[in-house]
Amino acid sequence: MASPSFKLATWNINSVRLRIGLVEDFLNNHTPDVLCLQEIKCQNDQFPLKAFRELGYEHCAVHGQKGYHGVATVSKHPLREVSSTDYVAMGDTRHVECVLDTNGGPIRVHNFYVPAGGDEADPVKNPKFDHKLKFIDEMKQLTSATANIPNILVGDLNIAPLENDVWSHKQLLKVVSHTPVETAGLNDVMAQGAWTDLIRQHIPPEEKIYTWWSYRARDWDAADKGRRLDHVWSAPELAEKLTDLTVLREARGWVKPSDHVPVMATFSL
DNA sequence: ATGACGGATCTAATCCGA
Repeated sequence: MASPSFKLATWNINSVRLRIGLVEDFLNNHTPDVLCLQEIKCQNDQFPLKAFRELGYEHCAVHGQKGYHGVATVSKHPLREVSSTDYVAMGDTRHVECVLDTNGGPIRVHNFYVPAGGDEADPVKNPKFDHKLKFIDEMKQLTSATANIPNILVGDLNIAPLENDVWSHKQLLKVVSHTPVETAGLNDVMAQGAWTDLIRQHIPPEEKIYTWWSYRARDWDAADKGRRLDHVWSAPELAEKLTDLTVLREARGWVKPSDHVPVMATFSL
């Protein structure tokens, strides 16, 4: 009997209401089992449930708020144990988790939107950077296996940890998202929780790979000054079962795009 | 020039993203 296939996608959509058409096209063309969205920028009752239901994504864990932030996990399969953790007790909406019962057994999926951290990389002068560092610190408690269920952690972590996760390591060392205190913090989260970085398992660290390009560039594709801010991590036993991983760069060139592109991971369970 | 764009908000200019 063939092993069941499981496909997960993550995408910072930068307003799910504005870009629901792009989301529908994406789901029709790539048919993941689960899609984790960040920056939905709407309240729970404004989330376009109907559009997802009509495409077969009948199970939605939505944790939104007015105007900013917000995460949602939509699935073809039932979701249970849905909960959110209020990291750094800010009362904002940056995490939602759930357990999916796949044909290959249960998987817990954490969906994160880590704070961007503002402009200045100094926690004393810049409260947003302080918030980001505290958020990362609290993530160190999270382990990749809970209650014998393997975990997946995805989302916009707003940190590009490796040299080839940014267009210029030297020029970005003092820029929030690639400073040593952030990259070391993220590496600690990964090491302490026994997480495997699936993008870098699939694409060697010698190769540049980005998931975000600024809106401000005149020509994002030609300049190609991107960063790898979006991540897919898993427990080691799931990492062994990864069969494919795609960073959908072309999505940055769609009409009225998000500044982030989807990342997809496929497993043979 | 990294790079001045683009989203939401009590529609106008302000906050936020990274």
